[in-house]
Amino acid sequence: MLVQKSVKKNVKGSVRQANYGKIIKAAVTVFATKGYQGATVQEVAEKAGLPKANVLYYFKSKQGIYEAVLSDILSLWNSSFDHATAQDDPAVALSRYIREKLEISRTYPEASKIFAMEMIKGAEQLSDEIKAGMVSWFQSRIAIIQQWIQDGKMANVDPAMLMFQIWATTQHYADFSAQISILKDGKMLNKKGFQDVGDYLCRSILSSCGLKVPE
Amino acid sequence: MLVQKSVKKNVKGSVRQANYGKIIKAAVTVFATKGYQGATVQEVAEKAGLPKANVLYYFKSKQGIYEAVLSDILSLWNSSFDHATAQDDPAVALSRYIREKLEISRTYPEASKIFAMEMIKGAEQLSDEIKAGMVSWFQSRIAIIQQWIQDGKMANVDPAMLMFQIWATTQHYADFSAQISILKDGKMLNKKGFQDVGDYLCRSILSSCGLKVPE
DNA sequence: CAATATATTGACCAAACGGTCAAGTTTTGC
DNA sequence: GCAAAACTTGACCGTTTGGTCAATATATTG
Repeated sequence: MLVQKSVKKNVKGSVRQANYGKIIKAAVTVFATKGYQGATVQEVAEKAGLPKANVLYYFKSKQGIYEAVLSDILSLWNSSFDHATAQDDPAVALSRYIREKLEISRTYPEASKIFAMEMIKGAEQLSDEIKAGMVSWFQSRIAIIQQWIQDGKMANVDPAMLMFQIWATTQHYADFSAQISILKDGKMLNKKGFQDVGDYLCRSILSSCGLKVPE
Repeated sequence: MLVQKSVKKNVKGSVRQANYGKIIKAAVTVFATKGYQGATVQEVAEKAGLPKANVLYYFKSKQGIYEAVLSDILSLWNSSFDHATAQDDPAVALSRYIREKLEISRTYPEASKIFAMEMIKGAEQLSDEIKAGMVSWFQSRIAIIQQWIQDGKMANVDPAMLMFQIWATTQHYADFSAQISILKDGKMLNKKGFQDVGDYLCRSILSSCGLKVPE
């Protein structure tokens, strides 16, 4: 995941940062494959190469680890669509967003899975701040799409449904990779496979917005 | 869920059937909100109004309850699309399938959630028979869509991607209902809301197949 | 170098969990 | 009406888990 990439030695707090990173990385894998309740601190510790008591020295509780993982994940959700404006070309902005979301599904499928499970279970562990942030992000994006429609730049589609459609179709390739693998003869989708999916989704979604996929 | 709807009294095995039904119904709710590992036999028992030992008399183990729930859920997946043929009109068959899948998301969101979690975790608890059944169903449906394309009845889209698109977009409204509720001011989608989603998805998906939504 | 903060770790504990069992009660089949 | 089968249930048990703690080691700093 993100966390800290290369941690220099002998820098103030470097031990802490290095262990934080190791623990979060291990925790992401464990939570994604076992779920919150199925994950054990012991397994996170083993994957991180630390004794369990040491993990709980950095994160006071399993809940604490999970919250750190969630906030780490949310930083992945950032995209170029965050800064789209009513002046932009919707075809460019939307197709780029679709491809970015799909790329995250390909590169960080575990993050997508943890987020999906959190939503399926009712998002009870998601803090109110995070929820509020999601709402304001969503409303501002909706407003821009609505402006595009008013300006005659795209067809009159429900902006919320359009967003849900993009999320559903792109995240599906991370969350349901096991199903896709079963149906595709046990083979996981490779980079070219994702490229084809991106082409398909851009063509499909943009065309239903009355847009053409840009070069 | 399905199980047994009204169980007549004093019918051979009626006690067993009634309790089976109570337990499965309770288990579906618990598994959907807690996941497999988060669910406890105790909680299933309480929701079913039975002592824990009695639940384990009918289902030998927690695993046994879960398998029964999974197979109960899979019967919901049946749809009119199972019997579609190359002679059918793709516009009719596909739009009907989309609406049926969406109706299941609306009516049995818990079933969709359990299935989604099973896939996210890697489908390790899904039996090989069930997987084989999924594969053969999928391949036969792919073949029909391919025939439609060859017959010039619809545009040349990747049939597998089309299926994934339909599943992703329709199941999203069950699995991510918590997120949708957060973003929609805390309100759950009502029946009319689902109707609108169905209209939107049919128009979008069919149009990218070069089809028009039938009346 | 001394003293103070930070980090490491094995041992331990209470709670919760899945599952068993034996002792009863009720229902069924003849 | 009675024996056998099916059902019910409280009590119990071994295991696992999240979390604590005290003892020790290692860094940091003035």
